[in-house]
Amino acid sequence: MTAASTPKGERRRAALVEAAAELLVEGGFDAIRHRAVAERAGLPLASTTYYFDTLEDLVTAAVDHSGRYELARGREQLAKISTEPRAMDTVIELALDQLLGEDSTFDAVLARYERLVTTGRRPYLRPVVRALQDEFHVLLKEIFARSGKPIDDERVHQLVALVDGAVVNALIEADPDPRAAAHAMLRDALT
Amino acid sequence: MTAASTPKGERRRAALVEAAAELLVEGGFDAIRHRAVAERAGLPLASTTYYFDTLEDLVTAAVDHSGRYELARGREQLAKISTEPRAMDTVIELALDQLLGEDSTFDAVLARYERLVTTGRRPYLRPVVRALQDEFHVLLKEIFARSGKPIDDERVHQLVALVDGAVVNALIEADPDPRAAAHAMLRDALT
Amino acid sequence: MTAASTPKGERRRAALVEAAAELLVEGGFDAIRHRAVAERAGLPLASTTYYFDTLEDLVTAAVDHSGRYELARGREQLAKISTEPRAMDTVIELALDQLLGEDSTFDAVLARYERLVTTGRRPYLRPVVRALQDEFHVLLKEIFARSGKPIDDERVHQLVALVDGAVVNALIEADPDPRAAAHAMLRDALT
Amino acid sequence: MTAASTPKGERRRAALVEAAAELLVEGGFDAIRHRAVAERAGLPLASTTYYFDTLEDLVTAAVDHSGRYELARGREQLAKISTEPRAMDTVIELALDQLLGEDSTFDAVLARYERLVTTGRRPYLRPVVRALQDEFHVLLKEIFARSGKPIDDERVHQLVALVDGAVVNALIEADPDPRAAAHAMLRDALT
DNA sequence: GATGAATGAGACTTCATTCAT
DNA sequence: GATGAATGAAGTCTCATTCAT
Repeated sequence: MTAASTPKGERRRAALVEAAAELLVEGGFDAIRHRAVAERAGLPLASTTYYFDTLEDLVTAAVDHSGRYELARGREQLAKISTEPRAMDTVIELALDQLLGEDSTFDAVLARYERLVTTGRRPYLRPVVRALQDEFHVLLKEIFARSGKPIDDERVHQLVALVDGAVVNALIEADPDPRAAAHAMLRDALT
Repeated sequence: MTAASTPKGERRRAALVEAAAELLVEGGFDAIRHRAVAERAGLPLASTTYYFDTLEDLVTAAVDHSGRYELARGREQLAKISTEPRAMDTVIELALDQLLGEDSTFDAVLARYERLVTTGRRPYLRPVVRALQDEFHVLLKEIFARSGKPIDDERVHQLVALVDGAVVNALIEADPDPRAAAHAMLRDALT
Repeated sequence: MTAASTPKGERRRAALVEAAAELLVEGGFDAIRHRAVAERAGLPLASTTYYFDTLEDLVTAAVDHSGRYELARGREQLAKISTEPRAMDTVIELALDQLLGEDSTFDAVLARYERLVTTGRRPYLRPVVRALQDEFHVLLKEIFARSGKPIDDERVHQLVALVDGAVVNALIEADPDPRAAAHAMLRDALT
Repeated sequence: MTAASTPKGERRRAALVEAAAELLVEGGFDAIRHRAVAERAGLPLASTTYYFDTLEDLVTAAVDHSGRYELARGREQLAKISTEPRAMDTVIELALDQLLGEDSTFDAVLARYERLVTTGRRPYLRPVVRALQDEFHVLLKEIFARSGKPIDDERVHQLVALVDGAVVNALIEADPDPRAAAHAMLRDALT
């Protein structure tokens, strides 16, 4: 039984991951440092290397954790809505809840796209991020299906691309509002 | 008279910027370090802070430089083509030459999108990146105009979003081919 | 005719000294740096080493300049007062105007004592600081003489020591008021 | 458990403080540099920041350490002397042993006064230096009491001021002998 | 199992001074 | 005479990782 498989070990490991995930959103990938994570988690510095062999392992866990958390929130939201025809603007909002998060904080949205782009430099993240992305697509498809506007996989990819493209371009605006940009883009495409 | 106003000073300054720009493409923003830039440029370490007050200044110059270089290459390419109707696949290739670069190396494409996303954490890059982005849009519009398929600004934004979205999603694939993904996405949208 | 002996040279040299003297009061000896002096004087960096071979030369000039300036102000004040018997408290105030400056800003007072103490580590300042100190003693003696309370050289030394001792001990208080401390000390000794 | 709570940690921490204190006496506050302290202590450079978060912390510890050491030596000396009437010159020597140190090396005396004056620019030293100063005053009072010449607190302050004033003025002499100057000053005041 | 202690490598930046023009 | 250009040396501090206990 390794450290991380004891109840206490699991708990501490989770605390570290959660701390790292918070730092990820707040400060980007560079903000995940051993010291910072340990302090945020209220655990000894050495526990970070004890539970995660390298910083990359910790980063990976943090990415996975935030993604899973976002997905869980997305599923909760999905569970709350009925199956019925909806006005397009409503569907779009539901879709963006899935793709950008219900609150769509700037930092949170940014973190989602940093996740994608940084994977280009950190191949070790690929499996995790790919898996997450697939699940988001499933959820998005489901939103449209439940709203009386079923779409096929190809269309899913297209709409995701539109949202992602709109968002990354919005990131550089003086007063960035990625969600609004994505909304406008989707409306144009869907009406 | 600033440090770089003499011919020699200009040359050294340019060498540093070029070195930084290379590192940017090869290793991302984190690769721009005083030491690394100086070594690559074959100049003393202190020259980096002599020509650029802070590392941010150097990063900004590097981003601007790579962007301007890409734009220049885009304009060259544009200058070489005639105005005549073209098949859609050809237009798409020309468009991607503009948006991703003629060669579309993985690193080079990646760097273009890191540029966008990192601006979310580095507001000081905003003015530079925004200006670049605007010019790319102009070039893209021109490509379509010269190919007998004129498009309005709204459509430009939409096509750019599609490309950008396709690319950032392609970045996480096992064997990433962002250009191919973008091509497919554009073809779907344009035919 | 050297640079510093031309009218323009004299002017620039003086500007540098004045700038250095200001920095001395504001930030102590460590604040006298080539860059800082040049910027404050609005002159090119290299002018600092052009007019002063080493930083020590510039520091010496700055110390001399501030001291001379303080003496000049002391003499002005002396010139304004009549010769007549005065109440002890009044005499003390006049004496402190001489020894600490009429305004007795904390920084200004501090600088006077940094000047003394730092000379222990910077022998090159000795001649300048000694000369200044002698003149202050003369002025102090004069104050007493003109107030109907003549004192001999030994007494001058004693009173100066009392003031200096009171001041350096006041420097470490939570809310330092060196002048008040010196006043109290002198009153005790003189009544 | 802080870095220095183990016996070995304590020892290394102490070695650094001692090294810093030595440098302080030899070269003044500017001589306390990470590199210099580490080398003198025979420890790696990074140990300085491991045991002391900032250089200010190390400086503070060095000041406290030298002061405490001086006090301890003063108390030792005090413990060695009997309670009996003494000639004034003897009392003065004992007093100066307390205020300037038994050996009264120029550097050591200088360091005591740099400590006072530099506190004006380094408020973070205030608590430490004030506490030290208070204890020196207590010791001084005790010396006089044990020599059959008891003095009150006010007189303590006055005598301290006289000594301090005499010393800082002696610091600028060509061939400085602060202790002799202080002795003369005290004798004048006490006889 | 868990962690305090430790450190080599390297980060950004400052600065006094030199020198060619 | 005057100064822009340049740089070696050094400064403070951070960090991922290792290891003995």
